[in-house]
Amino acid sequence: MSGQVSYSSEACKLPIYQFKKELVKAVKDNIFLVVTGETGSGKTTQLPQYLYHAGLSKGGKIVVTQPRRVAAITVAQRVSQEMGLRLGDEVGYQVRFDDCTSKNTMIKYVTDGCMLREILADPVLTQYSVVILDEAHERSLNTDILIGLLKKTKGASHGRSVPLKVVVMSATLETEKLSAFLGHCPVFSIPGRTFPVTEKFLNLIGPKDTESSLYIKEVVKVALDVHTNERAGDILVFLTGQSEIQKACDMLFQKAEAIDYRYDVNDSSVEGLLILPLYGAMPTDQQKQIFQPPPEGIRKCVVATNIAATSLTINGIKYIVDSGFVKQLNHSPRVGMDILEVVPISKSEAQQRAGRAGRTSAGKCFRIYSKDFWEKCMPEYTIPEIQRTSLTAVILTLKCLGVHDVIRFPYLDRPEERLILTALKQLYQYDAIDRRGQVTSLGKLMVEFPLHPGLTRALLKAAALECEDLMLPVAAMLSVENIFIRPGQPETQKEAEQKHRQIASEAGSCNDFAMLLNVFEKCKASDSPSAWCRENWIHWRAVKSALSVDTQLRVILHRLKQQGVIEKEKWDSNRSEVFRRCLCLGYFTNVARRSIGKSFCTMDGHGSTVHIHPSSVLFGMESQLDWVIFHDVLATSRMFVRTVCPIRYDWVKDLLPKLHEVDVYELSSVAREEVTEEEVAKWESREAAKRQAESSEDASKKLEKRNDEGSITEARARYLQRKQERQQGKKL
DNA sequence: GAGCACTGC
Repeated sequence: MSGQVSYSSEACKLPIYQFKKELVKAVKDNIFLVVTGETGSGKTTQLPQYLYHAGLSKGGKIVVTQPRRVAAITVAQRVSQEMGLRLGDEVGYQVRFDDCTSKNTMIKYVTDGCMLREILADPVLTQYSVVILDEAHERSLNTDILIGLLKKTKGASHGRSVPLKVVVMSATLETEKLSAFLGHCPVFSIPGRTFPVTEKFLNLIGPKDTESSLYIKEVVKVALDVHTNERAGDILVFLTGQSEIQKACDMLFQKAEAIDYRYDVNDSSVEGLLILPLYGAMPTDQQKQIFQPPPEGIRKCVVATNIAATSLTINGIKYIVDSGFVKQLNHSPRVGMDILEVVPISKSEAQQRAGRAGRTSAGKCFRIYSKDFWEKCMPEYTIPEIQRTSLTAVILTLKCLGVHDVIRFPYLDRPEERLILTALKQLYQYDAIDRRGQVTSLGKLMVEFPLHPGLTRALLKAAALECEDLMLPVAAMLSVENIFIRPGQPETQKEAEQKHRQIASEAGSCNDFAMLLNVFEKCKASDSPSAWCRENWIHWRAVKSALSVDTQLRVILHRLKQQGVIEKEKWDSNRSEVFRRCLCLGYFTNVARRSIGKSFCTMDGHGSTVHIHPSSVLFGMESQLDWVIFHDVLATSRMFVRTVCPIRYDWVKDLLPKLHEVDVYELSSVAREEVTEEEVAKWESREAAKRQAESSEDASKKLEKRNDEGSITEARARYLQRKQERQQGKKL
């Protein structure tokens, strides 16, 4: 069969082509195989074709996973085109909201998240013969879990006629480790086809210079230096976020002016230099401009976040200016929360950034930091996601896949036990697992939803109480990117704030969750949702994806309802109160109580001090509040909680003891299946004692009246009035 | 009275 297949001349020129026979043989001979090759080797597009033509798809499809949706889609497009086939026929892709496959599909590109969902539905992966995990070096949470799961099944699951073949593809980094992990399987290396990149340390930043204003200044200087001194070729500058990028772009204009460049507002260019910001939250039409080649004789300078490191490839980049920093979400065990912070990048990440200059020709990478900074501040590798994020959802997935002992699961890099225990504790608190660590019937329902387990918990309760129409949009809005536009200009900023306040005041009740619901509903009901968003300073793209998520959640919920697994309940209170009480079930781990002044104290055992973020509709009303729940935390000048809702102590009173009744030691034995009846009895008596202590506490009584709905609305009205008066006072 | 990197189901 393979003899008759012809490949295009372009495909034959790819470095991988000369290894075709050996690669096919290696896959045939082994259950596990590691394939390494730099960008441009052709491994992602060619290997699946080789296997297909060699008849390996006879026993089932060949599936290739990608960490990103765009990658899955564009690669599938390219491969179907190369093979002269219609996309969705023999070659297809599947990502969330978009399944472009058919019965004929033999080569399927999917996101790693989709693959995990498929394993959940069919753990033996009956319809596949080969699974290829691509971009394994990126160490995405889902890919890491997939590697562990596939190692565990070892290809030889029952219910399969032939064992499943597993190929793990990675850049040259850490392939020994991958091979060792997969039972010292063979490693197949394919040379890449990239160009050399000269790397220079400019010594402008030392180990102590972590002020953002410092490194912004330096990258700007370097970018202008490159522009004046280096030959033609575009520049890519790496910074950490939107505001830094805006500052740097402004400075580029100003500096350019100072050294006698022409500054043209209309085309955002100084003489010969086109300055383009690039970050994820930017409108898509503005992003498109980035990919167009600059006009003749003009040099492009893209100032970007890490989005340009993997997600987007810009052609023509010859120079990199690397700040050495990145914004990263890290879990802080000390406060028990996730914190978004600016940290030095790893050495491997720096190499990745440099590599962006060598895609089309030889390039140069200018690192503003010193060799000292490199040695002292930058770790060898980026800590994989699995070791620094909440594992709650992942652990539930594993448990549902029958991986009971989640501590001894074969992790490529084992997360700290503490992180796993925190996840178990949360799942226990959500009633997703029982004391023995077994998945409950509720947990089995929860795993169906593509949401954080806490939010799912709230949603399922809302469904039982028949007020899911309130919770579904909120869950959807909370699981998409930022909804509210915050313009840089002070004038427009005020206007945006005004619009947002207006929407908040029209919401049924005064909290940030209700405001999200109101945005969703107002937007959906308007004649032109996109125009409505523009007028109200709302990201239409985000609301649009929330609409899709809402639909997806409705479909899942509908299915579960038809199965009759959601038991109806009735609470004796109004809809708004039912809604907030449902939220409590999902967020009682995020409860805070007001302490001194405007500060709040978290009740999760860490007792951290937090403040309400100024973007919250409850900001400025702290004195009227006592107990609140919140969606997330932002650690900047202070620890801020965002998306906040006032609650009554009554609603969480019975839930709070659950936060303390399981200690780490106990859960670790739960996790290890070593729990005895005796231990269970011990917990129960201790729990009873704690409950008693809790109920004797009388602090709650006087608080309840204050947090009632009407009083908050009134208080808010008073606050806004005072504020308006103050502003008018200033003007006079 | 602050200002949110990037993915994914």
